[in-house]
Amino acid sequence: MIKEIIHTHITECLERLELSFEKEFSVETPNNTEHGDYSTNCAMILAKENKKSPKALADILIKELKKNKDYKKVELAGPGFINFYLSPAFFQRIFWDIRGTGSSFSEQDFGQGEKVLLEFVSANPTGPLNIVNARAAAFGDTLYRVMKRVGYAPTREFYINDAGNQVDILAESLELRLRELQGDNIGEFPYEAYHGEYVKHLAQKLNAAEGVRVFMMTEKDRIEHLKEFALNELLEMQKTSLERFEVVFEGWVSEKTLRAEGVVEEVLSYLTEADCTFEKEDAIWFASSKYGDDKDRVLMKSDGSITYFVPDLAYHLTKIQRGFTTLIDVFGPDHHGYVPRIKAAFKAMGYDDSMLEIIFLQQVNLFESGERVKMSKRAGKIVTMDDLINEVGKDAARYFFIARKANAHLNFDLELALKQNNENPVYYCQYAHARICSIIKKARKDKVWPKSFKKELVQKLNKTEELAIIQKLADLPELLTLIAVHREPHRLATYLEDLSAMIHRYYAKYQIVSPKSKELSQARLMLLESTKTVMAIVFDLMGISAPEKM
RNA sequence: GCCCCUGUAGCUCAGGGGAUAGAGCAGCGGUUUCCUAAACCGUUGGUCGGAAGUUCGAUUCUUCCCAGGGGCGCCA
Repeated sequence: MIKEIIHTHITECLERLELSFEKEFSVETPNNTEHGDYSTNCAMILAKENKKSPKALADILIKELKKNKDYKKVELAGPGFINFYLSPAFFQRIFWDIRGTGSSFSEQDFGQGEKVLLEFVSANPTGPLNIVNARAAAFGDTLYRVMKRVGYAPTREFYINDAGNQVDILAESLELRLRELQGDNIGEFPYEAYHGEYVKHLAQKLNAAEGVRVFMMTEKDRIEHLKEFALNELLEMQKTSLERFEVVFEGWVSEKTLRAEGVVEEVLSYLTEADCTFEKEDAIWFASSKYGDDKDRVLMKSDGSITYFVPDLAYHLTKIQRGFTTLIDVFGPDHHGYVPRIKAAFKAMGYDDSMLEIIFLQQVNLFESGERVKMSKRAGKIVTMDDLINEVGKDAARYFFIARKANAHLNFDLELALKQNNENPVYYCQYAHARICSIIKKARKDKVWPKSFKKELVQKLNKTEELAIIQKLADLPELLTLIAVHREPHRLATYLEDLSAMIHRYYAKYQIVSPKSKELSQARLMLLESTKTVMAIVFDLMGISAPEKM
């Protein structure tokens, strides 16, 4: 918000001086404090179009800028930077504005209600959710929360692949385990089947409930029955895991339902109309290579069944039909080869493929005692999302997932996530919040806490640390729009760590609740109370609890 | 072979067309009659993987190369 204010002011000055400003210039916070609170490159950027040297332009501009008393100092530096030093009064005024908005601070209309569909996790309902699913859940949910706060109209959806080949294999796996329980010799468990322990648990549950009755059905009925049972159970299991992770979806879209609604035929006919399908070797193909894919893709296999691609494409079409104008898919690292084909289909059917945006999460490696935890899906040896939540807790898990850039591999140190000291950023940040709460409690006890804070108190906030905290608080709205635009929730973690460090340092250096000066104490309490509100906002965006006490 | 991601301090990672590249941890040395020491302060540590190019200016953008990870099914 401060950058905007300065930017607007510079533009006003340029107008008054009848200078040209076609090219875009920026207002930034310099990484060196000796370069002011804010700086702009506008004199360098606009020099050419005004036929002046950067320094000459800066000189003229600075003279005009200086008329504003919000600046303590405006100076020319380096090759033509203009550095701004803001007056305490300016920060104090900003702070009072922030206080006025309370817990709705940083809510904006930036997204202008654009309908955005966020699809994430979308795991196969053939087993428990894994670590990458957990990462996707944390990432997608936090992106959702941020986008919502800055004025988009986002929706979270989970696509359930409850039809197709993998589900058949699941049913077969369950049948084998069931027969095993009933004493049949099933021989060696097939390589392709699901080896996880959870299949045995499902078999036990079904055996207890229905026993041999399952095998009195016709084979066709039995397979359907086993599928339905397994899918329901596993989906419930996944939903429970997500609930524990505090991730909620507005929509659960079933592939089976989509197929029943006939959208598959619809998609096939669209593609046929677009004249980009052909028959080869008894299969029906999509000529995706005409639209940028590196090879053509099968739509209908030679056995008459369709590939995963078709209903998934149909699902994407329903997103468009429901009025979403931005479709964001969060994928695991193993799906990037899938993108050209779905984008090709968008183009073939006459849709703008740029509305579909795919974010790839890279893999997660777990480390314990410095050793990588080896997992094998085939052998059913995986660390599940539930294991992780049990082990390190929801807060730490979400934090570590969000803190890392999406497109970077994530080394998850289980021991670090468990540590309750300054090595662990989660506790570092939560402790800063708890600390503020405890100070406030003390102030109430000591009767220093006022019924309401008077505006004049802001003038007492003039220490470097206090102004820096105010500046940090003021950064939040802009940060959130950046996160929303660039889909980079990891920046929340950096922000939170910075703010927490400022609070810990401030606490160590100054006594907040001091009997010597009630007014000064109240001014500082007011600052901390607002910081607490901002921290709570950020914690909430990350889906992490903001403890009052630790 | 082709495609995607990554390469910044001993470790885990931020940052980003500009002015002296940051944090945490680890290492070393300190801080508690006082609101939680789950904290704070000081200090050591870098040819930003390599080479060219674009630019007034590149660690940031482009290309190539090297290294690590992942993906290349009529699986999903």
